[in-house]
Amino acid sequence: MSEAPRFYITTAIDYPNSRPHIGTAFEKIGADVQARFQRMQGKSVHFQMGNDENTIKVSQRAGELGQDPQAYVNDMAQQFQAVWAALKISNDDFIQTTEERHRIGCQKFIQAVYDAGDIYKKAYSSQYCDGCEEFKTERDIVEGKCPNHPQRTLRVVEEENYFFRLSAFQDRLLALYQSQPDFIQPETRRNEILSLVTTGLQDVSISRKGFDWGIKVPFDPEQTIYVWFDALLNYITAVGYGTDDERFQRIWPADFHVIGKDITRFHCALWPAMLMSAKLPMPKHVLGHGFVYFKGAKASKSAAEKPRDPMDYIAEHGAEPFRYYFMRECPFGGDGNFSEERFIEVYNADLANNLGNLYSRTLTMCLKYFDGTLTGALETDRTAWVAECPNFPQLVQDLGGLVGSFQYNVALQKIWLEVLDASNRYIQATQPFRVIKTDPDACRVALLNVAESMRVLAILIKPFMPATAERFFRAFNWDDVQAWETVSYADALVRPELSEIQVRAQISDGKPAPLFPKIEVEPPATRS
RNA sequence: UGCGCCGUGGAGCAGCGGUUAGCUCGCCAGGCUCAUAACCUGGAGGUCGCAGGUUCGAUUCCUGUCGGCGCAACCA
Repeated sequence: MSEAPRFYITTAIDYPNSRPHIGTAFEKIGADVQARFQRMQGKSVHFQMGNDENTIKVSQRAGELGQDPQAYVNDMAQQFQAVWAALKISNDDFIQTTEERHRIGCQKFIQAVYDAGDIYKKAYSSQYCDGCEEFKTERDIVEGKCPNHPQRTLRVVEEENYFFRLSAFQDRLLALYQSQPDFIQPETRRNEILSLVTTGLQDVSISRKGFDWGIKVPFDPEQTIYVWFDALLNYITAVGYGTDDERFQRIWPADFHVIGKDITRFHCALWPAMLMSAKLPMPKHVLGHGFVYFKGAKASKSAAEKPRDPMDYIAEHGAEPFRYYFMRECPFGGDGNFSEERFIEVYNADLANNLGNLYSRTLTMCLKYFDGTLTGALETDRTAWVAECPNFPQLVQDLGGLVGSFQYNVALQKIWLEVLDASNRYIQATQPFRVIKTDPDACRVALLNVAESMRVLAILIKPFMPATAERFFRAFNWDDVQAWETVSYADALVRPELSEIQVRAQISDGKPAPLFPKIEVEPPATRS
């Protein structure tokens, strides 16, 4: 039996120091779009997310709140997952690094690297800030003081830690980048890593002494595994490394690690080196996405603009516009901006006036003129609308390529410009609202064609706005002959054999409810 | 200081060695009336930060410069 090709995609795991913010949401949405797209293409997708809990700061934070660390991280994990669920993130799994499966895999891994001879013990001496409870590097220190605690004096603390021999992997890493040219994406990130690794790598400290919280080094219980040697491993422990080898063999390696550009070095240099040492296969791609910045607040009443909880926007306008905004406005590989004004502008222009309006006008005409049932669909040429959309098959193929390569903003612009606008132009050209009076048949044919364009749109936007896409699709009875759950991009080209098209959308007072009610910026003109 | 990014019509962004520099919003004029005052057509508006260089030709490549910004080993 032939198995569906596998596709394993991960996001970075997050520190649960505070609630998820808009920037982390950007990463999850971008990965989710890819996961959904790959599922549409028939892949057997595993989409992995999680929280990074074995950090000193987490236990400190719990202490501040007077909570047990485990209870604290469990609660945070619930909160994170609630946000991701509200954003319709379709992850298949969510790992907490305090879970047993992670601890077991982690210890197995570090033991393997130790046995391979790539871990050694070394005395580490550095300035230590009691305020931060952290070692400070030369660069951190300003005028001999910790910038966070200028009143305190730094003291030199010496400690024995384990180090990973990262420096020894320079040649092997460069060979990796050579043999897998698209390992690091996008190009600018690749160039950065290339120069970093070419310049030379230092060994990294991978353990700390004297902390209760965290995973013990198996060959030295006095030491706790520190940050990256713990966090990165979630990508393999989550899929069975150390606990379910059969599953691990099946799913690993990852097709994509989707991460923020600031941590590309850990994923592109440290991580592959770790895997090489443990003799595990390399992931196929690492994608370092850009950041989302908040546009400086305009000199208006809303003075101090600070990152709002993503939940605020989701609750106000729905998850789908939120997803659309980021995917359309922020090139995934580069940086983007968020501002409320821009959000409203994009929402009104693209969603309310275009997408939502097409939905309303089409359904209304079908109901008004034909009672919602258009017969004789098989006899008509339901390709005419494509005349407004030249080279349609090529377009669909291009779109698949764009989405598959994370060029979401380009893909969405193309869909709007070349499919949605074409649909509106088609209505203008055929004027069903006018010919209904003189030639009802011409009107019927025109509406059948618009219904078809809506089906196409539904498929094309499915990875980005799953719920909206489904409403578009189910606005008519396409589901009778084509299962929504299994449509692929290629199905956009296939016009289902359906003899009669019926409106199935929710109707109240003879009208479909607006999909995206326009956001009014101006206060009501006169209030008297 | 090191690394990287940006500077394109009023605003926000695309673009990229070569026909009339695109898109969204805003503005102006017209059309239409099915629709969420929406949709369609047309228009005004840019010497593509500045100065050099490479080239038959640069917004697009190189150098310098001014201005804005991000990152810098454990914050997406």
